[in-house]
Amino acid sequence: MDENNTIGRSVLNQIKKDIISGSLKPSSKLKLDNLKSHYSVSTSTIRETLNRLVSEGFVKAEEQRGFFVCPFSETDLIEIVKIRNLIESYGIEQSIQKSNIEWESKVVSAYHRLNLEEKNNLKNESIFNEWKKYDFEFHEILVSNCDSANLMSIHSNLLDRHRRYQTILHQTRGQKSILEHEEIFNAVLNKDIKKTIKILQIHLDQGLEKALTLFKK
Amino acid sequence: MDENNTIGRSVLNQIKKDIISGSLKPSSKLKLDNLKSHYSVSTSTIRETLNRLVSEGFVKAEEQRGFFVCPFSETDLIEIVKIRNLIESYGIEQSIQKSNIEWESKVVSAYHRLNLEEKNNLKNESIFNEWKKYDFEFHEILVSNCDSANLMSIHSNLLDRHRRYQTILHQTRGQKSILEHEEIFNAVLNKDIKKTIKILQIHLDQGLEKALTLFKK
DNA sequence: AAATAAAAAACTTTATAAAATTATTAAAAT
DNA sequence: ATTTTAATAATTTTATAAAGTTTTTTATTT
Repeated sequence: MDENNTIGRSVLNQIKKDIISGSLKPSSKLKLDNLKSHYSVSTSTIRETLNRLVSEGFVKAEEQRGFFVCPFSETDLIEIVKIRNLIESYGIEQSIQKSNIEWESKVVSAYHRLNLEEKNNLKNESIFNEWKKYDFEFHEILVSNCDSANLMSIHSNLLDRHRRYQTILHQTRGQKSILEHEEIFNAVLNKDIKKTIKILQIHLDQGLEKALTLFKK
Repeated sequence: MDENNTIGRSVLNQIKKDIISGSLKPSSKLKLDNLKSHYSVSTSTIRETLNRLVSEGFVKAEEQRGFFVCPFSETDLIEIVKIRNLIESYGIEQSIQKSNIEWESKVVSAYHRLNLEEKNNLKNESIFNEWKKYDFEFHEILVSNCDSANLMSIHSNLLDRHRRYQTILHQTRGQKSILEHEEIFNAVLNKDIKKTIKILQIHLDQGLEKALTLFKK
C-alpha cells in the first residue's frame, strides 16, 4: 500500500507536499544544508530528490547557483489550467466510453466524500486542505478509467501543480463550485460526454478567473 | 548556448540519448557500477541522473532492486502517440492563431531542411537518425508558437519517448509520410487549423500502425 | 528435484572532502 | 559618494568510501 519504503521516496513526498502547501515558498532558495538538517537526510539524498522535482515542475535548477522552488506566475497558472483542461477532458471522455460498474461506483463514492466535505466546509473554514484533497481526488477518479497510465501520470502532475496555486492563494468559490461538481457528477453518470466536458471547462475557467483576481492582491 | 556546463547535465543528455537510440536497450538493467565506469562519473552523479530520467519516463526504478530502461510495450507506444496527438494538435492550433512572420519563417526553414533530408533518405538509407532528427524538429517548430512553455515541455518529452520507439523499430513509411509532411506544411501556411489537425492525426495514426506491425516481428 | 542456508553482489544511505563556482564583504581608486 | 578591485566566505558540484539493507546467486542438505 504505502510506497514510502525508501528514505528517498519519503523525503520526495515530504518536500513535494511542503512545496504544494506553501511552507516552502514560491521562488525561495532551497539550500542544501538547510534541507539536509530540516529533513534529517544526507546531501546526496536531498539532491536526488530535488533533481526529481525539477523534472516534475516543482523545482527550478540554476546550474552552479542551486535549486529554487518554482516561482508563482499568472502565465504559468493559466498554462497549467489549460493543459489540465485538455488532458482531463480527454481522459474523462475515454473513461466514460469504457465505463463499467467498478469505475462508476468509485465515482459515486468519491463524489459522496467530496460532497460531505463541501457541506461541512461552508460552516467550518478551517479544513481547507482536507476539502481540496477530496476535490482533487474526485477529479482524479474521473479520469481513472481512461486506461492510460501515461495520461494519468501527466494528469496527476498537473493536478499537483494546480493545487499548489489553489492552496497558496486559498482559492474558494463556494456554492457555485459545489453545484458544478454536482453537474459534472450527474453528467458522468448519464454518460453525457459533451455535457461533462462543457461543465468541466466552465468549472476550470471560473476557478482560474477567481485565482487571477486573488493574484492582484 | 550549450547548457552542458555541469557534468550532471552532460551525462543526463548522454544517457537519454543512449536510451533513445537503443544502445541502452529497453528493459535492460542499469547497474550503477557499469554506468559509473562507462560514463566516467561518480555514483552520486549517476543516481541524480537516473532519478531525473525516472520522472521523465525513460527509466523505471524498482525500490531496492535498482534502475531499468523503461520497457517497450505496445500499449505504452499507443498511449504516447495518442497523448502526443492531443497535445500537438492543441499546440499547433494555438501557434496558428498567434501566427506571425518569425514563426512562419521558422516553419519554412524547418520544413526545407526536413524535405532535403527526406529526398536524400530515399537514396541513402544510412542516415536514418539524421532524418528522424529533422522530422521531430519540424514537429517541434510547429507547436513552438503556442506561447506555453509548459505545453512545449510536455510535448518535447512525448516526442523523445516517441522517437525511442521509432528509432529502435527503425520505423519508415517512405513516400506517404513525406507527402503528409508536405500537406501539413501547406495547411499551416494557409492557417487552416482543421486541415492541419486532420492530417496530423492521419500522419500519427499511420505511423503508429506501421510501428505496431514492426512490433510483431 | 526442491528447500534451505550461506555467501556474494548490488542498492541505499550517510559521511567526508576537495575542486569549482558564486556571493559577500572590505579596501582602494575614481 | 560611487564604482572597481581584491580577498573572503558560502555554496554547489563531484568524488570516494564505508555501513546497513535487500536481493541474487551459489552451495548444501533433505
